Amino acid sequence: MKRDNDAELQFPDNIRRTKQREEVFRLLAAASGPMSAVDIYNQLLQSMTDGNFAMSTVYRVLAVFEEKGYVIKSAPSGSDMSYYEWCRGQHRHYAVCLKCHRMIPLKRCPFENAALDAAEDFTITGHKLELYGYCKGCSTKSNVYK
Amino acid sequence: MKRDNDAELQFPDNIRRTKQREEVFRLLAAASGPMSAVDIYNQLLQSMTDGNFAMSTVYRVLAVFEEKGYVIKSAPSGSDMSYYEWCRGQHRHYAVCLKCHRMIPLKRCPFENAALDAAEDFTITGHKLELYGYCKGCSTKSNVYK
DNA sequence: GTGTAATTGCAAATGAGTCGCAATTGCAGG
DNA sequence: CCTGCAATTGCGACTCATTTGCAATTACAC
Repeated sequence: MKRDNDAELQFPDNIRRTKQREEVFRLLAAASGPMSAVDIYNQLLQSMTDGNFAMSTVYRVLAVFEEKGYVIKSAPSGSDMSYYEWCRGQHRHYAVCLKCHRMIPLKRCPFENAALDAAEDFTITGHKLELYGYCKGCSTKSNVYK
Repeated sequence: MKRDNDAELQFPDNIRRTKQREEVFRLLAAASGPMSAVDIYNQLLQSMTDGNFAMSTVYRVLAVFEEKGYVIKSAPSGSDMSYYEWCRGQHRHYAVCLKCHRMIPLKRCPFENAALDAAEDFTITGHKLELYGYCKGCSTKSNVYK
C-alpha cells in the first residue's frame, strides 16, 4: 500500500533550511507531477496566511534545488513556461496533453521497451525526443562558451 | 551528389508572396538546422541593405509558415527561445549540445532503431522524450478548454 | 546571544514574443 | 497598365515568465 514516492522524501541536508524552501519542498514532494513556478506560488499564497512569499523567492528556491540535483526543470513545447518536479530517482517520461497540458507519467521508458503504450487512456498523436550531451568541439574544449 | 534537401525546396504556392516571406524562406531552406527568430532577424539585417525588417514580421512570417505546415517550431529545454526549421518530410530528432546549443540531426529515429548512436561525434549524457496527444478526458470532450 | 554570510521581499529590469494601428504592398479584375 | 481592397508590414507599446539589485531579515556556527 505504500507508494515509493510518498512519505519518505526528506528535505535535503546539504541545503540551508528556510521556511520558504521547506514549503516549496513540501509542495513538490506532495505533487503527483511537475508544477510550474506559478502553480507553486499560488498554492503557497493559500497555505501561508502569515509571512509573505515573493515570486522571485520561488524561482530562487527552485534554482537551488535544481542546481543541487533535487529538482528537474523541464519545458514542454506548447507551453511557454517551465515545470519543476522533485527528482525521485529513476528518470521519467511524460505524455503531455495538447489540450489541458497535464503531464501524465509513463509507466516505463519507451527506450527500454518500445511498446509505447504509455499511460493508460492516452491517445498519442506525436512525440518529441531530444538527446543532450556534447558535440565534438564542445567535449574537447573546456567550458568557455557563454 | 544531390542531397534531397538542397535546391529543390520551393516557396509554397498557397502562401502570398512577399519579399519578407521569401527572404525568411530562403534562409530556412539554406540552413542546415533549426534557427531561432533572432538568428533569422540578424542574418536578414545583413543581407538586406534596402528595406527594413521588423522583428515582429519575422515572428508573423514564421507563424504563417508553421500554421500552413511548412515550418516546425521547437523549443529544446535549456534554451529559452523557439527554433524554426523548414519541414523536409520525414520527422527528425536532434542531439542538442549542452554548451553551444547547436542542434545536430540524428541519422535516424531511435524509435525505429534503438541503437541510439545518434550523430557522429556526439557524447550523449541524457535524453528527453515527450509524447503528445490527448488524455482520456480531453479526447472525449470537445475543444473547450483554453 | 552575537556576527556574518546566506536568503528573502520588493520593485525594477530583462527578453522573447504578441498586438494595435496606420502605412504599404500583392494581386485579382478591369 | 490602372484601380481597389484585403493581406501584410513596420513601429512602438505591451505582456508575461523569469532575473536581478539592493536593503532588510534570517539561519546557524561559534
